[in-house]
Order: sequence, then C-alpha cells, then structure tokens
Amino acid sequence: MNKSQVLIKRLCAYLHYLKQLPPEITAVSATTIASELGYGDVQVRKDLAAVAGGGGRPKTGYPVGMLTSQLVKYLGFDRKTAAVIVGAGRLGMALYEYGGFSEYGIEIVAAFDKNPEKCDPSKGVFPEEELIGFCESRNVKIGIITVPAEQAQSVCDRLTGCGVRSIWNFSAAYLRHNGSVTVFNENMAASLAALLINKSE
Amino acid sequence: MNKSQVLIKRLCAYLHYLKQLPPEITAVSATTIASELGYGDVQVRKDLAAVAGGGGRPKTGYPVGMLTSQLVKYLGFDRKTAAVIVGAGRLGMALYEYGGFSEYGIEIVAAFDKNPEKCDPSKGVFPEEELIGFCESRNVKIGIITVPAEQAQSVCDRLTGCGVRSIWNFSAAYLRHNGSVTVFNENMAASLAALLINKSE
DNA sequence: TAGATTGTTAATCGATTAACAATC
DNA sequence: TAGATTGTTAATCGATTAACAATC
Repeated sequence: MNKSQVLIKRLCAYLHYLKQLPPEITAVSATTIASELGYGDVQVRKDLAAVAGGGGRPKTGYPVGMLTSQLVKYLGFDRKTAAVIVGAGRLGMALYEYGGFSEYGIEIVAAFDKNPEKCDPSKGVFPEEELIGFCESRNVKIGIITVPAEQAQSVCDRLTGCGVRSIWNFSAAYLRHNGSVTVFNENMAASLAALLINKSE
Repeated sequence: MNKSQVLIKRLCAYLHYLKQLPPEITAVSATTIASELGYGDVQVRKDLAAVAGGGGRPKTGYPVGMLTSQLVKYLGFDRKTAAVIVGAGRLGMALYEYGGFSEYGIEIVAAFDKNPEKCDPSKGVFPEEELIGFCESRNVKIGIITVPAEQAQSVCDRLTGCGVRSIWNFSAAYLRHNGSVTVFNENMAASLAALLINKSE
C-alpha cells in the first residue's frame, strides 16, 4: 500500500482544512473541499474513497469527525515516534518549541547542543555528549539536524548506528551515510523557490 | 512549459549535489548522480536532457559548470525576486539570517514585527505599520508569514493588494484570500510526517 | 578496439479526468 | 419529486522505465 508524495500532500491539506472548520459544521462535501483548496471535486472524492471507503452520503457529504480520524489513521499520525533536535540555535529552538509535531505523531523529546551555554536540562536542552546514550535509551527514531553545515556530517555519523532511522537535515551540507539511515534534506530556500515555479505567468 | 513538482524536486537535488562537488571534479555522469542520490540512471539522463539538451559526452558525462548554470537558468534561480518576513520571532529571524535564499533567486529585503522591542532598523527589522508602504515602494513580490496563528489572517489581508503575489504561510492558520495572491502553506510537522510515510517497513 | 555512457524511441505504468448510474 | 452529491467504471493523460543504437 504505497502512497505517492502528491497524494499524501493532498491528504494533509484536507486534514488541515478539516481541523480548522468551526465545530458546528458536522458534514462537508468533496465539492466544498475541492473549491476551497483548489482541487478538482472528482479527485477529492477519489482520494477520500481510498481513505474513508464509502463514508460519504449524497446531498450532505462526509461527517467531519469521522473523516478527520480516518485521515489521521490512514496517514499513521496516531502512532508516536520519538525525535531529537541537534543544534539549539534559532531554527532548532523554533522547531523545538513549535509544538505542532505531536498532531502528526512526532514527539520531539530533547534538543542537544555542543555549546554548554545553550544547554539547560530543565528546558530539555542537553550537552551533545549525551546524544548517543539518550537516543539508545529512549528509542529515538528521528534526528533533526539544525547545526551549521561544517558540523552536520559529524552529527550525522553519530546519529547513525544508535538506533535512529531517519535524519531530517536542515543544514546545507550534503550528508554521506550508509543504508541504516534515510536522510531527508530540507532546503527551505529550494522549497520556496520550487513553489514559485509555474507561478510566473 | 509546465514543470511537475516531482521533476523540480529532482532538479533541485541534482543542483544541490553538483554544488557540493569539489572543484577539481569537472565532469559527472548521470550514472554517478543517480547512484549518489538514489534515482534511476535513465531518469537522471532524461531529466538532464530536458535541461542541458545534449551537453553530455559518452564515457565522461556532463561538464559540472555548464550543467550547474543550465539548471540554475532552467529553474529560474537567476532572476531576483524581493521578499519580506512578517514576524521577527525565532523562526522568522532564523529564516532572515539563513542567507541561503539568494542562491535560489529570492532576496529577503526586510523583516517586520508589531512588537517595537523586536524592531531594529539597523538590522533590517521594522515596525509592522511600515509593511504596506515598504512592499509598494520596493516592489516586494513574496511575503513570508511567521507570526502566531491568531495574527496570520490580518497579515495576509495587509499583504494582499500591495503588490505581493505569493504568500508563504508558516502559521497553522488557514488563510482566506482572494485571487490576487497565491498562498503556500508550510506545515513543518506535516512535511516531516509525509517524508516518513512509506518508510515504516 | 572494448566498454562506459549518452540520448532517443517504444512500452509500461500509474495517476488524473470524464462519464454516469445510484442515492439521499 | 428534483437536485445535489457520492462512488465506480472507462478513457485519457503524463511520467517512468525498458531497450537499443550512437559515440567517445
């Protein structure tokens, strides 16, 4: 049951739309979702059929609560996975304090920094020496790298082999790694630029 | 000449890979790029054919410098577009000081905040009252919203109609807007979660 | 020359759209 | 009942992969 990236993106958009609806709205039609989000109505209906499998009713649409929980389940956001942030700079701390991750099944349990001044165990920021031990003992599966590019490879190496399976790399560094981890490069600038393509006339 | 999102993503990955190569490497084959980045070699070749249009040589590959500049041009990263950040919090300032945007044709020219204490014109952070005038006079085309969700709609409304064409929304708010702007919602949590799907066995 | 690699053409695959019957 | 909407089946479209000749 492989899910294509575009499908997942649409499903996340539906979920986001459903969550911001006022609670008095109990049902929503594929037509409405489509026009609000700029998709075709047939496509929304087809996507929802894969997820909800026939929960819609002609003339009314889909019950919001049911659809929401089915989307969450289908996307696997109900299963919790532990993550750590390495690099307690501006971006790292912004992500750490963002809080929105838990809705998507991701629990950021600690941040690490090699600068002792940035560490504060009472706020969940620990010295980088404790990284490996922490990941092993707490069964951490995701490492988020927000250190400068020069340090990223060394952080990646340390995260590899202590049980971490996925690395989300915010640094500009190109990370060499073996098959035991999957590296996802997040390049904010590239993301924005990519969105803007196809826009200019 | 419409470019699909997946294609753009791959092209950005190629570009990123080429840029990190040591300068002594002057030619690279599609086979190498493919195995380094985990794509099929035929696909890389086909993608590059669309961009470079026959610049490769059997047995050697493609000249790195030429390929890089052709990718930059194809993706339109050589054209500059002005952007502003609204919300000088942790995330906003992290993006502002990140610096990597200019490589992708995006020039972040100012940040704004409604809290006077966060403003410092010498650092390019201005009071929010100046936002509209600034965007109009400086021909700003992109607005990046990093304010809390409650304030996001009001910021969006102000950015609409002062020449801004694209809004990159980092807040959790669902923004209502008219056709004069395109809103891209960046949900970090959802992005990460989406990457992880298809990973769990 | 032999082998690695390019680039193109045809075949396959998957995703989107169109058409329409079923239903509340 | 009439109309809006669902959900399914078939048709189209686009993107990926396979096969192979050309070339350095």
